[in-house]
Amino acid sequence: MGKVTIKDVAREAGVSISTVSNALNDVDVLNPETKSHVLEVAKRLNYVPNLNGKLLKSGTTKMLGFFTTSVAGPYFYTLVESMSRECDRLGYGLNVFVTTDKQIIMSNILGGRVDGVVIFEELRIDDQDIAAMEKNKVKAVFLDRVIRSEGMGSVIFDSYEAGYEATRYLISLGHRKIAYISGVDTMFDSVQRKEGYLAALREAQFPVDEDYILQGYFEEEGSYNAVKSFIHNHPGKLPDAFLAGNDLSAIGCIRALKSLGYDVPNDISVVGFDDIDIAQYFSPPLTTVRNQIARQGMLVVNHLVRMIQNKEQGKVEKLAGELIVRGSSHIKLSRPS
Amino acid sequence: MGKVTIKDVAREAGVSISTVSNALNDVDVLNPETKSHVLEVAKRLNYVPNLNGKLLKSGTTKMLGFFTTSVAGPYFYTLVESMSRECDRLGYGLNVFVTTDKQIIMSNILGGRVDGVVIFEELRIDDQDIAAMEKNKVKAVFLDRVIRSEGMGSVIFDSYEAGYEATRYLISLGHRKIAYISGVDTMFDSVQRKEGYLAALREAQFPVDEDYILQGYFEEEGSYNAVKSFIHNHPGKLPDAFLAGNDLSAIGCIRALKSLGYDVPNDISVVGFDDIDIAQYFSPPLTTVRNQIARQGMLVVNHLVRMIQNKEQGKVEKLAGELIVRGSSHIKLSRPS
DNA sequence: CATTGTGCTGAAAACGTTTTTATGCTAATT
DNA sequence: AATTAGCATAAAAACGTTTTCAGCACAATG
Repeated sequence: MGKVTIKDVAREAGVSISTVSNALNDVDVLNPETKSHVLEVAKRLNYVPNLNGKLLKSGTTKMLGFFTTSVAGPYFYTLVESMSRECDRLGYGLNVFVTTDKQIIMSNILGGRVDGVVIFEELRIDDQDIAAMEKNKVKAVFLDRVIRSEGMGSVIFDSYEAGYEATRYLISLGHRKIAYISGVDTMFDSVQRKEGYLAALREAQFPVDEDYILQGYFEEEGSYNAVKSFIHNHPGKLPDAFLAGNDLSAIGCIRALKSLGYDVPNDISVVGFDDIDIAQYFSPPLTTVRNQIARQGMLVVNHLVRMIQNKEQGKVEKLAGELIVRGSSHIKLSRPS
Repeated sequence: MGKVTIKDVAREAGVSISTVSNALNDVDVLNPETKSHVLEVAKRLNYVPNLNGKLLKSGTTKMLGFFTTSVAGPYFYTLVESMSRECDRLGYGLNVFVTTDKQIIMSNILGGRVDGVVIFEELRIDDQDIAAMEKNKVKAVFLDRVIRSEGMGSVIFDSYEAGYEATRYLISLGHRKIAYISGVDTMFDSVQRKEGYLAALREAQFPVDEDYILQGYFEEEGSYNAVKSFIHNHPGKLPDAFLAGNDLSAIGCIRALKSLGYDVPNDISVVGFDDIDIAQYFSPPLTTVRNQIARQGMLVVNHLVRMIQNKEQGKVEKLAGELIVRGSSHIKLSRPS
């Protein structure tokens, strides 16, 4: 009553195991009668090939791995959803590993359990790991991180451009004192958005005041606290607008402003990034730069599969954001004095 | 420059492959010097064991599989997040398969790539599949679906109880004409909620009017349309309250009511299920029955691992919901006539 | 009639591990 | 001195497949 193997099928059908294998894998060399007989027996015995044996021999898994620290939140699920859809379309399975354990990550990446991997940048895979991956000829595509290696590709959201455009938009509304609520400084996205913001300020020849750069850690709570304490500690430096590192930060920011009696957008404009699904339900609905997450997921899988199948080289693909104007931003009114 | 195998390490270190294996797996039988020498060589060669070979032999993977049709939305990501956290804690990896391809599903479940599986009920695994799983002694836990088989367990949200409690709550507010917006009739949850609703009505000795049961398909759009056309087609049968099959349906319902000029909750109360994160941000904030998703994820993994490690039998674990009262429900006021 | 080709099937090797068993050596026991 | 015990290592079997190659029967060719 243990697992039924190819041997059992062979014995039961009165043929050799190679014949069974050929029948199951549609190798066109068998007598049709033999083949159908074998298939019939296999079905009757409820035979399912053991994948480990299969893979060990063939070396290919038709599986892609996605390694990430988390799947929580709209960004991730949209990404995973679109990646798996594209995988399905291309005849691959998607395998999501949610872990921070470096050991597990590397042994799965290098251990030959998947044909290629997608790696989310926050997993800080270091140069040594990358060297090991190169040595083993692992096909990899990084999300939001640029790797200079021919075996590896990247698909990144152009956060610099997004930060730049969002800031220019706020300037076009007449705002001058624009504060930035930063995310996590070790993350590529966060840094790039800030750089874009700074570039737009410089271009408009506005002074850059370091005080106007707050730390919100990409979280609602962090942003809420940062805004409150900033306004408390810097009376007379009230900004015209806040550019928040992501939508959650924007929500935290708006809540803080409301709690202090300010009106968004009439007193102060707030703009976020990502366009998570809460954005449109929030009150006021959020103006934000949409990150085309689904498209990113599709591209990343597509690129990886091309690398695997056509031996294509890895390259860097950039994705532009899209400004979605909603209710949280408003043209600057001169205050009734 | 191909992959480096245990043989390469053995040759390089001048020992046999069994010695290498023993050194790597901490089998306490080797001369410490030999062991450290082997480890040193392995490290130098960047050796990583091939998982397929390893699994083929040992038969255990320390991996759990989660099979689902989708990971989109707050329900799923909360679930996956909590499952992977619990897996980490117990020394397992979690492997998420997002697919609807029955072939892929069954070959992965039965193919020995994971030690146990969690199956989301919407994948309609039929009796034949289950028989095959039983035959192969697959350890499985189903989410929101009850399987009567000793090898398999279930962790379910007690939707019947939730439907019952929510309805009683609405009755306690003074509502009499309570409509139900049904989900998908093939889903266990959906049916159970409706049964609970009906039971509460019967208990209160209210007449059950089939007209009051709409089809919203668990979607915002579906619910929106259902409510609009119901009110249009049944003048004079305006309900006091709507019990929606899930929060998205509740949101669709409220939008429909608003668009027709009704006020929620003053004219009509609306209650949903799940407490997705949008619920508290919506206006009005949703009264809903919270599904303790994170706890469900934890329990399901825990149960599965106990089944694997302690040969425990599968059983059915029920999780109670929790009524969260917010702004979308209100005590019934007699209309000014 | 002897050779060559063809169509089908079986035997055996291979994939990379772990695990069981065998071997050679030294030290301890009789 | 001969057996035994114990230790460290090597050899070989096993896991479940796929794939390569050999073999056999029979038909086709010269």
